[in-house]
Amino acid sequence: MSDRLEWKNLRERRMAEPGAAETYEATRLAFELGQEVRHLREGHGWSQSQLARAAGMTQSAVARFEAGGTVPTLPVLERLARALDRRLDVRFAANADAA
Amino acid sequence: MSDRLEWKNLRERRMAEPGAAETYEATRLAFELGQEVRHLREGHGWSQSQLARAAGMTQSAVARFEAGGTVPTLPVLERLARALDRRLDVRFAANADAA
DNA sequence: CCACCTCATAGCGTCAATGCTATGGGATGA
DNA sequence: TCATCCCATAGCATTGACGCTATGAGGTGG
Repeated sequence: MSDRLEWKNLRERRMAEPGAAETYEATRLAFELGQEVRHLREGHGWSQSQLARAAGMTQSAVARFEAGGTVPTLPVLERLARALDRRLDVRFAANADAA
Repeated sequence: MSDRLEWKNLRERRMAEPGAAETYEATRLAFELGQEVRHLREGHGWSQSQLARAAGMTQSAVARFEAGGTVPTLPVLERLARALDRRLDVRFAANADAA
């Protein structure tokens, strides 16, 4: 169980890469979005397959995304938002000290 | 001037494609983000080259993005946000009737 | 024990975004 | 007129996200 190419490992490796604060942030953002979608999906009482169908993708794609296996693209986020009856909101917020 | 592969044409073509409401939305979102970045950049009094350097990319990439030539990825948005001293904010907002 | 559902992953082909270099045109100033 | 700066595009290679199929492990119910 050393170098299995699991998504989680991929993610952790990516976040551990040096000098790439943006990549780190993007990966973290992807992870958080994945969790949010999972919560929303469970809130609807849907299985990954059902959400997949509603969003025009496959169950494996949903699983990959929820696990934070890849950094999603805007079109995908848009489709998921629609399927979950949400509105995708992307913007450059003022940097109030920020974390 | 019929089939030149300009970004603007690409974008319009993409937005005109049938049956792809999500793609349409994503393309529109990309366009709006591009404009926002342009405003922020001008607010800083920076040239595309300066912003490019600050965000770790090239002037051509900035121009392409500002023109809405492509649907940007989260890592790129993240880098631009940092360079412009902003915080990238992505989330699934409640669909209050929405447009 | 078997059938079935849910979720996690692997593997692979395709496509599009990104990164880069190089132009070209429009201003502007020496 | 020439040197410069800014922005728009082209063209090309690389890379990573996505889509799909298939499999495997864990539950659950008959």
